[in-house]
Amino acid sequence: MNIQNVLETKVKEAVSTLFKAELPSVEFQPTRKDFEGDITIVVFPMLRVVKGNPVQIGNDIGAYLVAQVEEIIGFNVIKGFLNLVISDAYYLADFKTIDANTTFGHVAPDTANAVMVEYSSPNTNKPLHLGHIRNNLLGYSVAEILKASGKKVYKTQIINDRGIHICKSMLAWQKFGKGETPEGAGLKGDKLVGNYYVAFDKAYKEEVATLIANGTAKEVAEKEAPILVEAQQMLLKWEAGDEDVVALWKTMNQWVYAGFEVTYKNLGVDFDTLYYESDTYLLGKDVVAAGLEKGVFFKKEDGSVWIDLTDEGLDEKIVLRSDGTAVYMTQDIGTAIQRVKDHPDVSGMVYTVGNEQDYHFKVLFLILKKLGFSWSENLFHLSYGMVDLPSGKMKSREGTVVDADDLMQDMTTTAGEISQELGKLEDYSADEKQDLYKMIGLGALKYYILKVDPKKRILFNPEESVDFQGNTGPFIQYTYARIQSILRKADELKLNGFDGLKELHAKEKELIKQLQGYPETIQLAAANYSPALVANYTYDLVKEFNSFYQNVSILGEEDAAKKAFRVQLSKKVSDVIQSSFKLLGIEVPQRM
RNA sequence: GGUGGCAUAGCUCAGCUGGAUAGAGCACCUGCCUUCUAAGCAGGCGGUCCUAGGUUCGAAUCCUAGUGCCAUCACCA
Repeated sequence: MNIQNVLETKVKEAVSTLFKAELPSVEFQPTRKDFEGDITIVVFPMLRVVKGNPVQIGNDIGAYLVAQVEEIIGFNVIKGFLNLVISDAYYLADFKTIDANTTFGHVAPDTANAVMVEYSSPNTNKPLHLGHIRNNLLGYSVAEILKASGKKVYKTQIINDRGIHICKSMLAWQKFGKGETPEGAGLKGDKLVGNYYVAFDKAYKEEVATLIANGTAKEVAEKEAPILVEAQQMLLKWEAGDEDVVALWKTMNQWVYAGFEVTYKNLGVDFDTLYYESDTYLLGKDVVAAGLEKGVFFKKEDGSVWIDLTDEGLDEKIVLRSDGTAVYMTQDIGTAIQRVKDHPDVSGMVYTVGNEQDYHFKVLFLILKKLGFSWSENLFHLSYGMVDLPSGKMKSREGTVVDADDLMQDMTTTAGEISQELGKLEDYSADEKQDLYKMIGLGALKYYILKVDPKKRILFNPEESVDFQGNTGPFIQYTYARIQSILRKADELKLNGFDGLKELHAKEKELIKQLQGYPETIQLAAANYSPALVANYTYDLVKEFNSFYQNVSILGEEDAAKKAFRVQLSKKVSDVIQSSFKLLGIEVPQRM
């Protein structure tokens, strides 16, 4: 029983009885802290159907509600705002309901309709960096939030394991590598391969410079540099299935996968199903052929195939080259269809890809819609802003990237330094400490990134370390740890229940109100694909708890029922912290 | 140039379908550890919500125009 639903009915009833008017809807908002009351009804919108003085109308409705609704025990009207005071009994009863619900906030999954969430999808020619971290955290968290909101979810990624960029790393390794291996070099496989990608670029630039110095035009030099031509030939060999090239490709990709595996594990993300571009890059051509017959696409004189999207305010877009080879769009069409074939219960997909590809996905979704797939109605591009450095964009080839592994390590180290300064964990073993530092460091990093609206660009300054105080992951983890400390002590006290409790402290009431908002927050976050809403909700909850904690004695309370209630309230708060942080992929510690 | 996104305190960000005096954190300044963990709490300072119009009883929020930053508009990925 939701009090707001009851009130909505009763307010409409009041307006009907008192003013003989039909109210289409009632506008609620939480009462501001400066005024007395718990829920506020805005009177202004009613003036459309009820003529009169808003204050008088508010007073009449308030009196009606107090008389008719047991939970309403008082009211006041300020300007056009009707502030209702709700009884402690209601909040206590509602807390009991919430407390008894072990999956509070979560909705059981609708197994008939699944949604596939794609994220990460890296190229296999270089290590993951901070940009990938944002992508991974967002995709993972949105997947978890969708699950909690009642969706069946498949997490997936498409590994971009083929193409010219991969051949560049391979060729550079062949030329300069002298048989170097990750084991031999003591390097993570992705790092090693990334080094050769950089080496290729260096050699390429040198060749271009030499050509230009010898009188070749810049455009020509950039196209004809021997090492680039060689890489292109290697790609052709790969496509033709050349044994040596394919063997090298497999070897180097394995190195990269092993490296990624470590990074993903440290980041705490996972996938249910994987796609490889090398398997899917030929998909889509037959769909284009079929779409051509249906008239969705048209063919130009040179044989290339296009779609005309000018009616939608977009341009014409190519889907097949004149030589019959696929472009990225073709692959994406084919891959989407393949995914539904592989997972017939999928009725929607989420693509976690940076906002530089907004146009691409707009077109892709339109094409799939025009091709008539039912699930094309439920495609969403989880578009996010770039992570930039004070110096500008991160560029792998120029080495101006913040490496994912390094960053996680730095965060862990910083967490360790702060923790040691505070010196609260002297009895922890070295391993326990290390696990905790990692938990806190990653908590700081993940929260820092996820609390920001995905649409917004993030400016990351490596010089200024991510905060550990205020609106941060560690602050929330700390609150959780504090509650665990109380619960450990409370265990020994053998507390009884709090059935006899009649009254609430103002801070307790605020906490219950905050808890009540959790289910709605999950739904809202799912509808908006926004972990930031979960992060901000958790912060508000924790802030409220800390105020309670520092103003009200819990274990020191004499009244047994009050004490038991406060312990239980604290426990539920910590449960929700743990639950919401899980949606963000952040762990919570027993102590810190 | 066309299209899309963003613009709120010195800095980093909240602000739900339009509602009361626009909120947090960091930084700066005051208090609070013989009491459940001070990574905390209580308080202070700090705002032309990019600009100009419009809609409305009411606009940071919606509409229009403009400014700034970013992205995108390839038989590239």
